[in-house]
Amino acid sequence: MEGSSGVRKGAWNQFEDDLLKDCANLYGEGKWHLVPQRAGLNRCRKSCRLRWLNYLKPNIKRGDFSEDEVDLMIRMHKLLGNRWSLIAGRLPGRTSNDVKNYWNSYMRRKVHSDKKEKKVKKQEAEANVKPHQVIKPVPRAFSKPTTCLQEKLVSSSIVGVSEAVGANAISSSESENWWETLLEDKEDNNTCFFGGEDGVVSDQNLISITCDFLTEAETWSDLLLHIGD
DNA sequence: AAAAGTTCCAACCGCGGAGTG
DNA sequence: TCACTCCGCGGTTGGAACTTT
Repeated sequence: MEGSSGVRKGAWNQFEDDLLKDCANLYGEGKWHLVPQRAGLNRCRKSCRLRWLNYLKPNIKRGDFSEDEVDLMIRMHKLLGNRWSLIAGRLPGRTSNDVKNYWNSYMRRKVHSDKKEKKVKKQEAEANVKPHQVIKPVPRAFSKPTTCLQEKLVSSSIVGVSEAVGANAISSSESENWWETLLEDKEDNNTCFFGGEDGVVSDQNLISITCDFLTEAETWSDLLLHIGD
């Protein structure tokens, strides 16, 4: 297991690990070009550094990623892209290699499951196709008339018509209006949309809002594009 | 039980940036 | 300014472990 330059390659054994640990304890981290000589290892400096950072370094967390860690990783990846070292920096005990490996297998799983899902949907769609099905356009109607419309409708005989059309439109369960949800948010959180309890937008709120937007945007540049729209 | 396929993870490789003479 | 060295990063690979057929 030796490369053309005479240095050992491949998997590390316990003896090599011990030598590297001793060296790191004695001289500290860094000066990697000196490490093979100091530790008495027949390995290149890069290999030593990698072994230390990804495996031997104290406080390295092993085992599965928690839900919180995965959630944070996804958010950070949306923000930063494949900046594994930066993402790992936000996940205590995790190395960039761990994060990268996890992400790659996570994405592979995701792509795989997406393909499966699409295939199933396609099959379902094909099974549901009926020959010569004619789809007629349906007139759209307000699920709930606006205040000004309501006034007009109440004072005229159009009410009956609107009810008839309404029955053909969105069901009552779907007719929840966005502003109603907005007010519910206010009640639930005891905060005003965009603002704090007093309705004033603090820096803290702004950061929180920005982060929420960024989870929807792919990258910072996407956010800028949205702003520009 | 065994072959084939898949997943996971440690390690390698090449590139670019920072520092230095 | 240029050339060189060192370091750190991200992409890729190899093979062990595990799962499926």
